[in-house]
Amino acid sequence: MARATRKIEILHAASKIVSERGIFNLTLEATAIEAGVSKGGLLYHFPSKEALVKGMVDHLAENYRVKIATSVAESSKEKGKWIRSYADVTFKNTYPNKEMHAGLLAAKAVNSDLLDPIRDLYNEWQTEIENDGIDPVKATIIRLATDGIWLSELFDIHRLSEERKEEVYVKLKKWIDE
Amino acid sequence: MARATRKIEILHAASKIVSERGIFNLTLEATAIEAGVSKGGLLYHFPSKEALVKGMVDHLAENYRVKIATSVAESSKEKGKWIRSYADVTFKNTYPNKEMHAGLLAAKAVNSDLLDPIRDLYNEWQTEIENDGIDPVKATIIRLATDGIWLSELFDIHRLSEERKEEVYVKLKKWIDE
DNA sequence: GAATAAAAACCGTCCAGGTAGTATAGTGAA
DNA sequence: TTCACTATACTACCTGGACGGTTTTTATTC
Repeated sequence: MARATRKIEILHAASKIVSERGIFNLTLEATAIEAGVSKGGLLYHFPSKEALVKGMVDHLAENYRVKIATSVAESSKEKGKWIRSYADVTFKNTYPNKEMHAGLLAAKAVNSDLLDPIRDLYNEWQTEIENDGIDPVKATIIRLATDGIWLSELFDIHRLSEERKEEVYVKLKKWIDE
Repeated sequence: MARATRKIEILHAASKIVSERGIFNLTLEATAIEAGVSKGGLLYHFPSKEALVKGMVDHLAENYRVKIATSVAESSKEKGKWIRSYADVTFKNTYPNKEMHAGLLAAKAVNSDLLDPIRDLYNEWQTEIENDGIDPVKATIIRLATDGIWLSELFDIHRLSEERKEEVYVKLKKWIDE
């Protein structure tokens, strides 16, 4: 193998294009150029545009899953491990979010079914969150609030100031422990 | 004027296409057919695709603004009018949400600047919500949770059951009054 | 360790099909 | 006469994907 990372470089390139130039500019040729590969080379790894977008979603779903799982595993608390990890990862990590945004938008545009891995992920988490020792309704509200941050970043809408975001984070965490 | 509603019919048609068939199927011709208008007729009202999408966003922003404003005006409470209205409208109305989804996705795809009317709207609301007599951090969390519902509906991801959604709604409302 | 074979990882061009936007001629209603 | 369209034709452009090469890696044998 030339580089085990070639496929992943292509996925990053695709995400970058979606983030910076929008979905309509996610063409095979543009992706190939951004990734520094020929169009034929790209098609070798991803035989269609849909396959490319599927690759994006699958990759980021897996990434996110590992991220949360690691955080849960490292937690020393007994109750609310999952919701705490979910909030931590989403509030504190900027990296996977941007790729997540691009992947979500691309999948929604190309073929909604491609979102299935994300759906599975969220369903799993919801189950864990609801059975983690704290009031499920409270836990759900915290999850929703965390998702709200997401929405605002996804569309660059009513972005909170860093201070307010931090205050929200602190209050949510405190609420988990109550 | 033949019908004052022609332009709006076209906007509904465009939203419908985005919702049902995705952004890539929002072509001028498809929109014309869906609206029962000729392509020339469509271009008479919206001289370009971007103008069409701008029309979608402007229209729904205005709609949403009126909806919230009406709810606020009807409120008999003294404190937390805005956050209460925001939660009510978003939780209880399915109509404007779907159009909102389509508009957001279309604008994000075509040209992010088209989202500006929505940004303005959200900034206004955030200001109102933070100065409505209740703890601004609490109010922000409630707004974020409400937006979280949105995100889940937008991508059809981890949709809550109606019961859980209702429980969340009830708990949030109770929290406002605390 | 050199030679060789085969598989993997690419490259670059071509084309059919689709799309935004233009143009133009015409129609019915107010 | 103007407004609010209809209907059709046309163009210039772009894109996905097919296809037929070519180079680089890896595995195998001598």
